[in-house]
Amino acid sequence: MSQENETAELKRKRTSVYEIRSVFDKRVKTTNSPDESSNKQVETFQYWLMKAEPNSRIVKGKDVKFSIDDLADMPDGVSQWDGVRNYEARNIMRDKMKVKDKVLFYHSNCKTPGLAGLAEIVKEAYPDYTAFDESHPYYDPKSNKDNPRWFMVDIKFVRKFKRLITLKELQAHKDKLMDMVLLNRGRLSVQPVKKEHYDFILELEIKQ
DNA sequence: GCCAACGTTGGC
DNA sequence: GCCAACGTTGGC
Repeated sequence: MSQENETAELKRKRTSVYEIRSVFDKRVKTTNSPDESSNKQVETFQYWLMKAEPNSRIVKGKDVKFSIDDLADMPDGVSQWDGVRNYEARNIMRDKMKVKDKVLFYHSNCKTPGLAGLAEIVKEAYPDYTAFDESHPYYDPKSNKDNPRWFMVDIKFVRKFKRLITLKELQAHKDKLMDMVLLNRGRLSVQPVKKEHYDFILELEIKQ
């Protein structure tokens, strides 16, 4: 790697860490065994929330609808997550998401917005080629194969929630979820989720 | 590098 | 369909 590239690389990493450091769980944890000599560093996964629109909406002639059921219907339940054109969301996908990380699948821009199910990361970041295609709704002339601007990951369907956990309900639990990104940064479509929030939401699912 | 104008997101 | 919030663009 050239000196110049290395500097750019370091700068990029620093920026992305700064952006979301405050809501991160540690990826590597040390096991706490009685015999300290057998403590091990174990890799843990992280939690994310990704938004999709479950209703049909035509953008430049293409339907951008994608619901949890649509994900389940994909071959092996796997889909690329293309079309993200926001830098912060991109940085998370490109720099932070790892295979096995858990994803809360959120339905937005619909009658009852809320969390619809679970997915997980099965492929780490690679260039979003839909940005190269002039006829595609998410075409970006500033992105190209030699210097891709946008990235995507692949996610795999895990399960649908037993019921939709509505935004309204999450808002009603702001004692617990006050600093959840969803409730504070309405427009970020790919966002980190704290483990404590993730766990709380899974409990909410089976309550009431 | 500021900031007004503009475009998009997404709840309602 | 409205529109507030907010992210991006581009003139200066």
